[in-house]
Amino acid sequence: MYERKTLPNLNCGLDLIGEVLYGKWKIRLLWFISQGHQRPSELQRKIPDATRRVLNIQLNELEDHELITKKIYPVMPPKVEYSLTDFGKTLIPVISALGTWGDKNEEHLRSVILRRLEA
Amino acid sequence: MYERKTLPNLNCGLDLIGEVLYGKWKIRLLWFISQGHQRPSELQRKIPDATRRVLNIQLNELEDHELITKKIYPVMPPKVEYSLTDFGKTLIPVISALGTWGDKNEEHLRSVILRRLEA
DNA sequence: GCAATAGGGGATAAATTTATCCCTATCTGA
DNA sequence: TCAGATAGGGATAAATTTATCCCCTATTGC
Repeated sequence: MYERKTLPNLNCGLDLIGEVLYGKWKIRLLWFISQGHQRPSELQRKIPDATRRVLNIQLNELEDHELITKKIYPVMPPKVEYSLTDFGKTLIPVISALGTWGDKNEEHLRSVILRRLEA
Repeated sequence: MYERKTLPNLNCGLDLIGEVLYGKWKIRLLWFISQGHQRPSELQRKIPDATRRVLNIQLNELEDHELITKKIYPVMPPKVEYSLTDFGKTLIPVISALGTWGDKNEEHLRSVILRRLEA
């Protein structure tokens, strides 16, 4: 595994939340889990642009940060279900606010983002 | 400048907001600007862990994404002031929600983050 | 003249994050 | 028996982001 060479900043609330939410797919993972998509293969289908590998890594981090828990059913073929912890649940309204803002401003955002990419 | 080799996902609101907020210091920049710290050197003092270079780059991105505007006063020594656009202002409550959640859960967050770092 | 302040950016190195590729295991259905 | 579903991870490459270093403008104060 990759080992950090520099310590993260943990000064304020923004640093702290950043530390657990940074990661390309983490917010979406939390969101889809909150929507009832609990199994890894379901999440993978919901987020087809991510590779399975990265989803696993980010799920592990979310688990380490106690935002989700993992239940492994000892059956074959394997069955695993992720759920939000109570702590993780408190984050959903915040994520929802992010998504709502993005949706509300979709057109404008799309245009400024694309303009910058093409420039 | 670095040129992207892959296109970002712009499917949903979460993708869109992510595209304009990702960047180690962007949220803090928006926050401090909203608090009245408008000049580059002030922002640098508020965020001493970032190098001046990165702050400039991220400020430019925020400007391209129309979240902030830049006023250059033609005086010497130079004077520059950043302000939130009306669009940028709509983001402040969302950022505030992030910070509040982080502050409220500070102890728990600090402990799980540090635990993972040391493991 | 030199240092400090103010603001900015090119070139490059280092750090970090994502993606790719490949391998493990077992069961079901064609 | 081979394909596909299910879940997971090591090793490594590629992409991306941050950091470092150095250079520029011009003014004020020592």
